[in-house]
Amino acid sequence: MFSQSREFSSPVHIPAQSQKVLRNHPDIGDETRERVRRRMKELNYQPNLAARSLVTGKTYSVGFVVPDLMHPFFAEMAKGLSGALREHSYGLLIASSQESPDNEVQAIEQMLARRVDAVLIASAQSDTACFQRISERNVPYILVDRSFLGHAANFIGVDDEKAGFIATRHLMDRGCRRVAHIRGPAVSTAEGRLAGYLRALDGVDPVIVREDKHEDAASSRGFQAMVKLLQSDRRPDGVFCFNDPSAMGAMHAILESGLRIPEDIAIAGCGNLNYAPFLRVPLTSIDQSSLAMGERAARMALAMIESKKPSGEPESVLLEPALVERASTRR
Amino acid sequence: MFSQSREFSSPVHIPAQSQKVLRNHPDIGDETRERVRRRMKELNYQPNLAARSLVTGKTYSVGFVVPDLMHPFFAEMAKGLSGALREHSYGLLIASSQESPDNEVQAIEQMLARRVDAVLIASAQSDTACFQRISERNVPYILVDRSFLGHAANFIGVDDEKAGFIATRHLMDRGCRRVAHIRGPAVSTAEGRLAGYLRALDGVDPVIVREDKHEDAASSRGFQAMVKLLQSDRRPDGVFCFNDPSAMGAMHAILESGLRIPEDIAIAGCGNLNYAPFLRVPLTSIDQSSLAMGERAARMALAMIESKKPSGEPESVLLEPALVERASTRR
DNA sequence: TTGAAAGCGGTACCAA
DNA sequence: TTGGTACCGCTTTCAA
Repeated sequence: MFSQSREFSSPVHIPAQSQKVLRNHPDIGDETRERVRRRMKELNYQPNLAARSLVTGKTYSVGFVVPDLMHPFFAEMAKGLSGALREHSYGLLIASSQESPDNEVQAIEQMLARRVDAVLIASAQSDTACFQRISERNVPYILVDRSFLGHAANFIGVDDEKAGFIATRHLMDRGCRRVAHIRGPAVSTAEGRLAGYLRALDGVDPVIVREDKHEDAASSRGFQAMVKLLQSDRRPDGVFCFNDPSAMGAMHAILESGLRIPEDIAIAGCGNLNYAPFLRVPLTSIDQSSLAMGERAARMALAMIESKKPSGEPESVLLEPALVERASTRR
Repeated sequence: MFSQSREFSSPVHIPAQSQKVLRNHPDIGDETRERVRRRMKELNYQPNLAARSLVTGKTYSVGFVVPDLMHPFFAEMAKGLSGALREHSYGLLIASSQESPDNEVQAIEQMLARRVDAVLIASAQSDTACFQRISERNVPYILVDRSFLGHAANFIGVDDEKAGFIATRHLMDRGCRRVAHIRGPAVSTAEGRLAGYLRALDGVDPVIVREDKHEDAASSRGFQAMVKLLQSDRRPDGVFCFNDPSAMGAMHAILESGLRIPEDIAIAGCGNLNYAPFLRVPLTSIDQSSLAMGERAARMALAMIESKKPSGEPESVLLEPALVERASTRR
């Protein structure tokens, strides 16, 4: 029994007997159980998870490393994760790496030192070396959103190729004869959307622009890329932008030049920001169901933790992208 | 010395001597230090933080409970926190309560069970009972963004009264003769902005609308509130909305009714969403410097953890709101 | 069904 | 400067 004489926060000796009650162990008499329960309330007792971790080897927490928490996609995923994990009494450790590979490595190391039961990573790395370190430590990890060619790992994300295809095809269906693409940085999502764009073009001459002054926000990069497109001799009449912020920048450039959206140039983005309907021209975009991805990722992580399988076949989950049409392509 | 024969991940016996090296204890010979360092690298050794926590009583982590991670304000704060904490090798546990007081209490309990060294809370509670439980456990906590009247606690937030004052006064300076206010739910931020609005009015008849169908998003609540305002006999020519999403909804209602912004009705929001410049009419808003708030909150939390002061005078930090003028009030 | 005892991986203290 | 030892609070095992 807890010793009444001590302060709650100071060392309280709790015999094994009482501990069984905490964990609903079957070998306990009803009367004893009740007595212990009451005492727990009285003392406001809460088991020390660190001590439990030490012996079980589990921390009941998962880590989530993102390039930028401000990005609504990651924020929403985190929200989904948080909800799903809370239901299972798992904790969520988050680190925002600011798109810096160094910060990311440091964050991952910290997660490992904290012995999280699993790590989810939307990576800003250019190579896969640091994932090696995770698997060496036998910690299950899941790549999220961004994958790496030739690196077999558990992955959960959106079918970016399909997203690019759908968006581009949509522009063509709306009568665009010359669809350009403002592409993103060298990560798998941008590559996938580019590939989908090319497939949808089906042989027609592609027009691809890239603005990689990395210091700028995506929106201003989209702006600059669009300015280039407007200056070219054969102006496009439709543009698929690799994400919504770049689409916002592009729209800004178009409207500023006196052209109309979608009459002169139609625009489609990707990501379906929740503010997309309120933009200067409501933006057609590809929805990535980030909340669902968060929940899905949580389920996958929990399954990996439970199953304890050391390194079975890496699982890959691709969610279906869905087009949401708005005024920017409605013509 | 670490015993070479064992697997890294399996129990490795580490004598006290070697541990001193890890913690840069002074009582160590150079040669020994070097030898141990090398061996650490070889074994890829990482101290078990759970074990350390058990004896030190510290977890080197802080918890952050927010009503909604998707809200850019909280996302950005979290980002600021994450960066500042990473520099000090502290971990960040995040829980998104979805504005549900029950979820929030559960999240706080979990944080306490995990023995975080401090808790930051942007609370969705209507009363302060659950904070009581935190201080009973002697865990320092900081209220963030939202405070509670009559509840003395460490607090860090924006001077909401001033924000409301500045925004309203700005509308009046731009020639609005009848400034209305679309107010938010019964939390301190909304109350403060309302108070500032009233002070700026300086006796002029206030027009206050509220739409509290809680199930809807803030933007659609703003829309509904604006519809009411448009139907009234004396239509306002300026509206201060308690946050940016509600301002977006209000703008939508105005434009849909065929009126112009800002010529017929000027709009000011609060929060300065990073997408504010790209809205249908770029939105004048009050900036809350959420990133700085995150960093500031991290500093405050670390200071409280270090200082170990049990319950000195609660500290209250109020950041200055700053108006960012855009087209929605430029006339 | 109950309670005692060992040990998880660290830290802190003390004697050599 | 070094290494041995007693815990931290919990889980697990085993004998009563």
